Amino acid sequence: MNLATGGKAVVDAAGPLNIYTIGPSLDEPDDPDAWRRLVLSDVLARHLARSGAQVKVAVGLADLDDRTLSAARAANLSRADYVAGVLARIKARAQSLRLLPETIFEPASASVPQALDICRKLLGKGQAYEKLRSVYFDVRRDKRYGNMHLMDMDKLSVGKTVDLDDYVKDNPLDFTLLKRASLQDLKLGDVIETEWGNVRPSWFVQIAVAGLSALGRVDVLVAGEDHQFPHLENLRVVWSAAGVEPKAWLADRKLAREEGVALDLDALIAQTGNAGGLRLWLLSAAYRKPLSASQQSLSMWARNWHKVQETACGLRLAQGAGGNKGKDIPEDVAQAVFDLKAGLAQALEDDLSLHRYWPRLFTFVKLVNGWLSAGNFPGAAAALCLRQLEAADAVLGILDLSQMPVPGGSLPDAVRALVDEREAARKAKDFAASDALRARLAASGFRVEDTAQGPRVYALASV
RNA sequence: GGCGGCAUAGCCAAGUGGUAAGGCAGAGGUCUGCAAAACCUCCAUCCUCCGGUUCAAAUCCGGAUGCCGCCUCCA
Repeated sequence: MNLATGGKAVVDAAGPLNIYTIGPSLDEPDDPDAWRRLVLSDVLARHLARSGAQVKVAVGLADLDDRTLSAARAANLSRADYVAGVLARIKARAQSLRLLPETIFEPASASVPQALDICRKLLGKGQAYEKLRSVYFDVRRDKRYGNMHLMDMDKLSVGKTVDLDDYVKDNPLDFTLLKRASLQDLKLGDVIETEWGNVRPSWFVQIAVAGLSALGRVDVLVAGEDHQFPHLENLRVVWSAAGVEPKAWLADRKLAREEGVALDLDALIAQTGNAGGLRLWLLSAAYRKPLSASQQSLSMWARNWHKVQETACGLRLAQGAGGNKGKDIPEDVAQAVFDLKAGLAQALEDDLSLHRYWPRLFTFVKLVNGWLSAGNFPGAAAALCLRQLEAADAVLGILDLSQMPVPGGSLPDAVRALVDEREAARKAKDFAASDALRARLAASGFRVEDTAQGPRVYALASV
């Protein structure tokens, strides 16, 4: 696993492990860059949990910052009402994107007293100072500040583009802990009364404290490219005051946007087909490289998703169907299953490099499709392949298990009768009748596809 | 202007010294009532450009060009 401090971090999966991700800004809850990050940390959490760790995952949401306030005001809502709405929306989205249900979404407003405590502590230690009713962190009081290899502090040209006279900070690198409230904040009641006056906690304090409040301790932080500096340094410093030192810091890259491609999440889901397709696409490239959001790239991953899903469907039917005499697994099947399993483990363990797993998956899919279409695939072998695919999916969460074909034996009698009738019509080359029966099946909520191994029946997604 | 990152086929993308994975698109074939798939074959003498190191470089070094991020709001 890569560490933002330059090297690799080895995370011990033996004990409890807390993963914290910086969530979307509340004025832009559908930000696809944020969701790429959330899906990545979800996969990390699933993987570590399967490796035996006791994993807790939380997503930090800054709901007291200027962006949230101005979004609420633009929507003509109180801050609390606006936040409640957005939070509900984010949670619904998380569910539809199959984030682990135990993922905690932690708004900063839930832990204001802790935020103030940390500020008092920093002031008490002399690491922070008050000026004109705002509280700032003094970066010169932290020897390690700037050591994260994110930015060479000596080369930072401080004040190059800033008129230093506009700052009340002692040093331009110092960052705000508590910001004095504006008159408008005061009027709308979006302030916190403290010994320093009416203030609001800064983004850094909000995110830092939300993490502590949700998890108690942060072991792995998943951030975005544009959080790298100074956000990560600032979080580190605040956490350090609370005695918390994350072991690993990850930062993923943003989407590579293309002219004319809509990047709101719903449009992306439509283009990648469904939630599983979106997850697959979000995970398709190395997280430390930009993810191409071009039309071609999206449709490519939609097709790739479909291919994997189809293979899972084929296996589902083949595992029960005929040819299951003998428990012998052909050697090439055992090898393919082993390769798939090893490929995933290797990819996950080496810096979550799933981009190196996809070729293995496609190889597996192609092999399986070959066996499947040859028609003499032993049921036990199909079952083994399917089990491995499902094991992989427990980490990846890309397959749509609700869209699996229904084995003939499990269909309602009436539906099965229609399917049989349609097969008879097809045999008799009465295609008009066959198409009519397909329409009747659709009306009963089923979709039929013909394959060399007989008709494949799916339950249509319930609307 | 400063700092950092990236540059591989029409597109996406692996590959950090030993002679270019994989996918999408495309071409041809098999299968096919329709629909949807699937299977087989082909598709980069070359990795942005220029110079250097080496027996050997897409991979290392120097330079050029282009793109992205940060250094400015949020903070």
